[in-house]
Amino acid sequence: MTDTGAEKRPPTIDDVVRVAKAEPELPAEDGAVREGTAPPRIVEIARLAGVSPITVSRALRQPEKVAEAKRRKILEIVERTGYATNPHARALRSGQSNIVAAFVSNIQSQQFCLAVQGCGEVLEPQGYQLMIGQTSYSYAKETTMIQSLREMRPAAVMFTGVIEIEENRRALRALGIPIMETWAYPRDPIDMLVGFSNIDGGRLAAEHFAGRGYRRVAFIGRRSGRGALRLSGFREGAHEAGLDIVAELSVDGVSSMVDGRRALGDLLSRDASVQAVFCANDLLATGALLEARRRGMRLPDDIAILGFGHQDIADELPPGLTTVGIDSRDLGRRAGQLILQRMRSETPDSLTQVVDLTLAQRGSS
Amino acid sequence: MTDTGAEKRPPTIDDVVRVAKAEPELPAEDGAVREGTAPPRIVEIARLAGVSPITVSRALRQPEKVAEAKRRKILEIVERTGYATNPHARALRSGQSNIVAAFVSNIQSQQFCLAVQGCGEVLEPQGYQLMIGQTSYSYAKETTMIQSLREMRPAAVMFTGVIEIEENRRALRALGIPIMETWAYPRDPIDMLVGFSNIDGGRLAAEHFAGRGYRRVAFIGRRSGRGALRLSGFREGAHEAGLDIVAELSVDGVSSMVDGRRALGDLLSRDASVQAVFCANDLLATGALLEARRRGMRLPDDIAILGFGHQDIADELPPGLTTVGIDSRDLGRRAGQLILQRMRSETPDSLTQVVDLTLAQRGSS
DNA sequence: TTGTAGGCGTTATCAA
DNA sequence: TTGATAACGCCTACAA
Repeated sequence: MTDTGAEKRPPTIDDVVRVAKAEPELPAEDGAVREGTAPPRIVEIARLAGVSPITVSRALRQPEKVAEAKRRKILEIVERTGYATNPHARALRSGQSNIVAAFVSNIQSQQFCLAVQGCGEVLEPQGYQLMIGQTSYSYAKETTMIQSLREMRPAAVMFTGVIEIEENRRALRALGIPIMETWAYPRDPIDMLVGFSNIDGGRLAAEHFAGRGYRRVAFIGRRSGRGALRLSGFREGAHEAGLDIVAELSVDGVSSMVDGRRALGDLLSRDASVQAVFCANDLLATGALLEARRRGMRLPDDIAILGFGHQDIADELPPGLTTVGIDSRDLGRRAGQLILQRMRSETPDSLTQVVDLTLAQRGSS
Repeated sequence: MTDTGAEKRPPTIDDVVRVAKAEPELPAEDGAVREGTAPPRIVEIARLAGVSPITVSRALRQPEKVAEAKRRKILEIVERTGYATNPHARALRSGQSNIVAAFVSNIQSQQFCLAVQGCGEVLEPQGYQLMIGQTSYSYAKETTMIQSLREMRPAAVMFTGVIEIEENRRALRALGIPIMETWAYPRDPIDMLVGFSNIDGGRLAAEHFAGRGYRRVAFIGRRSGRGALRLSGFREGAHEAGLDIVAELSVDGVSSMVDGRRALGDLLSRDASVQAVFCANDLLATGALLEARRRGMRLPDDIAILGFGHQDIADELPPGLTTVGIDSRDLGRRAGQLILQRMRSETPDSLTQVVDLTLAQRGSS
């Protein structure tokens, strides 16, 4: 990649500290941005190789169409000069950008970040760049971002979620690019889907509670989106198993551990006889778990808590949080693979994949 | 924004569940991407408004240079048709893209995400898009990403960190665009800096321990980058206060709670007399705290733990983790503001800002 | 205040 | 297998 074999030893503590000893000095104020030398253009490469620009273009994009010797020479020069295609010119002429937009509901969520990472692992080696945006669980923000996609003209779009508002669904379809939805299992995805049934997740929670012998159960979570689906499944499962849902506590907006704490407090003050609580995400569950322990309750004897998401911390907090969830990174990788096929105009076997829900049994239930 | 006043009521649980009842059905396989109608071009807007394309361009970019009546008419048509400038054409012609690249060491880190969010809050309303990349604390990955910037040609670049490798620093300077470094306080930032002294942070930790009367102290953290600086300051502070550093445990690679657990175990088996531990980040500190509690130790009496980062969870885990840190979102906002000024070729008062380190005293020390 | 001419760098198309 | 030509959509420079 580089033109010299220059050493590139990572700095060790001694280097770092030697440089940084002077930390508190203010840096010189002349640090104006220096104009870089203009990067080489395709014509320059063509000139050096003694071919026409289009041949250089082909050598990079369809190497099999260029004679062996020329191709080698061209690639060597590209390497040496550090030539890189101007993506704007390329996108303008070919109508193909190498940007894939990924929208997460909340960038602070480990689950969503893992999925995006997984997707990036697949796409980036193929020359695509992920651009990450955050919808903050806000339908208004979602609408704004989708509108801004018209300007961005990405090669594909992925969401850690499904789009519920019909107007936004139409807008996305109109982009004419691959659209990936995830994290749920709607009957009519816009285009592609790697998802799972949140309803089944809720049902699994209820079945787990029933299997462990709890009868008086409760729900804490959002009343819209995926929270609503998990609640719905939980209701069904509870009904079938003869469980008694003593309370459904609504937490709206982006939830935090504090919400989980507060919700558990509310719940206990309403009905102290509750035996088991299903929290629609791990952040709420973690808060509830901490609150229960703060009150000196023993888990799972005094109260059982079940989360959703397989978040790292769930395993670390004593006595360990039982959670329902999926392998988010794997979901992201699969999504990336489908998107890739679609961008290459290959035909995936199926535009829809389902990932498995699993229950990780720990000490809290 | 939209051409109709169509209702856009967010779905409630009933809508959601009604749609999703059919979840387990496989979606129809015909979901091919439909070609969208081509978006309008500037010539189309110009035709509708009875002006030339350049006037439309000006009405959007330099409205004051277009006569009131024409401007209003043009903007009305733009609104109605949903016209959006093709960013590639614009970038190609003007040499200015609206993408700002932001690199975080680890996308899972709450601190870095907050900073990026803060930065986005400032830049996005001005029409810039943040593109997020992850360096994974790897110098090799950092080098690769910096090279890929040549192709991406963003309007500016921001890092949640400073660039230590001279070759990368040169490559960044050569881009000729605003570069923002953060999270440290080098004497010679590449261009702009919103930082703080990690050495001071380490010193603050030592001083805090001294003030609380602990004498036998230890360090857990990375030996490179910021970890090294925090250790360096911690050593200095400990030396000045007459503390005894009984151990310095190295955790390399991306750290996790499990590393913190293990490191505390190692530490205690080496020297059980240690009174206080400074962990170079909150993830390690959280792991150490949990491990201490798992072993039945009382905090801070049996052992005091101090973290770095002001991460949310630090406040939630009993007895509360004392941490040194900064306001990350604020750092991000300031960085965004400087970047914005620089992109507009305004002259900021200073290319360098320092944010304050604070110590949040909780129960763990 | 508005418009004309031309080019940013690349690749599609067609021809050789 | 290679090249000539033109065009992608917009904006800078200059002219009116």
